[in-house]
Amino acid sequence: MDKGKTKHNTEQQILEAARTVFIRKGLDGARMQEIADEAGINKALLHYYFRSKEKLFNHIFENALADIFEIINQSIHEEGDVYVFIETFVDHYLTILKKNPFIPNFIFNEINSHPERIGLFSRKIKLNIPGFIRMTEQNIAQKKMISMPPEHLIIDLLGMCVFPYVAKPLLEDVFFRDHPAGADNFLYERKQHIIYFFKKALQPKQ
Amino acid sequence: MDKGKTKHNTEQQILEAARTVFIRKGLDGARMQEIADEAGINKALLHYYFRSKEKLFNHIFENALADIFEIINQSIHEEGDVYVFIETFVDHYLTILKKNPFIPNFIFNEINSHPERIGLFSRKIKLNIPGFIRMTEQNIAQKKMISMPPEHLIIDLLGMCVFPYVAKPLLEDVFFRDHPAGADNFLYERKQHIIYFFKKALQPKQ
DNA sequence: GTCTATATTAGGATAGAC
DNA sequence: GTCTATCCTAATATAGAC
Repeated sequence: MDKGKTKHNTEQQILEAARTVFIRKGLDGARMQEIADEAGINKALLHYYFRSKEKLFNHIFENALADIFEIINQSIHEEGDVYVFIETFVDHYLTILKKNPFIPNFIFNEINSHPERIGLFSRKIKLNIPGFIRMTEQNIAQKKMISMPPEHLIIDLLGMCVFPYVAKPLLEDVFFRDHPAGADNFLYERKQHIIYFFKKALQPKQ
Repeated sequence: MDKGKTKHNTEQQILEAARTVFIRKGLDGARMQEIADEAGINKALLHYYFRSKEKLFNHIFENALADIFEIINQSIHEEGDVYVFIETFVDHYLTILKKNPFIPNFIFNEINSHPERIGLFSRKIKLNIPGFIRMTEQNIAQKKMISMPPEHLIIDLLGMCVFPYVAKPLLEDVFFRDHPAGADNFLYERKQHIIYFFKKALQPKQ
């Protein structure tokens, strides 16, 4: 086994384990021992690769945020139909949320408890908001949708998609205590609901 | 100074300090020392009144959840117009969110990292979901609104109101970096936006 | 690069004086 | 009821053998 490959593998294992643990427990709740166990290695190795808990955490946080921003940016085409945008956005976003249901809560929690962290990353990772605004304003100008501030629209979309995942344990208790399959069914239906809901809300009055 | 009054005052001070600190930092991030400082008393007194960090935390968490549920329940009248419901609900909910912007994130984070805690409280504090469902179904039957599962509607409402607060530090950075007043202005406009948005989405086709 | 063993500090909790 | 001083464990971090 050559050095480079071994290093790469272990580093990768550590990052995956750290991701799992940090996302579930947050920076404060996570334990280096738990990450080591999850990675199947020794605690000391974590420090060998990443010096400190906080440095390791920063890797995970930055990547999590970059992944989300990337997905959102992929849906944005500056020229195009807003309803097409909404369909692809909701589809893509709900798909990664289904695969990573705890990421939003992880991100929101960390930016609320350590807001100073944001500035650090916002230089490297950017949401393509100008593109989204241009697209929205074009559609408004073409009378394809009613007039509204683009900022509200993107927040509406994000909130409608992400909220059920952030509040999931509460929803499961409140709505689906007696029929546990209900929650998954609900999330499955939700994609069509959201798309329909926005079309209805945005269509110009006839 | 009589015993009872002193006890009551200190206990109250502790609870307020604990609320402030726990809501910002969460269970794992909060420090007993910080709570003591905030309350202007000694660390040992915290244990005298509440035995352990977790017991103190449970008081705070339970009350925070109860307050939110209470506000939501107050808006629900089983007989009534869905549009009136939406207006009062959005109005009340956004008002307490403005006063307590960190509570939603606090609640969501704790229920995600300790889902077992929910069962404990859901016996004492209940959302009046059956009432909401009856109200919605009546309005649908009377053709006042389009047909949809009531569960989606309440999630839509909660998400649209609460999401900007949960994501606030991120929004401020992404949208309002150069004009900091923009975020407050945005949240102020948002009430009318949400009400308009739901009316438009729910109105029966003519 | 990886491990075992250990140092160090932080933080929740208690003892005991007042 | 409130304080100071202290205990004790858990958790990050490092030293050093292999």
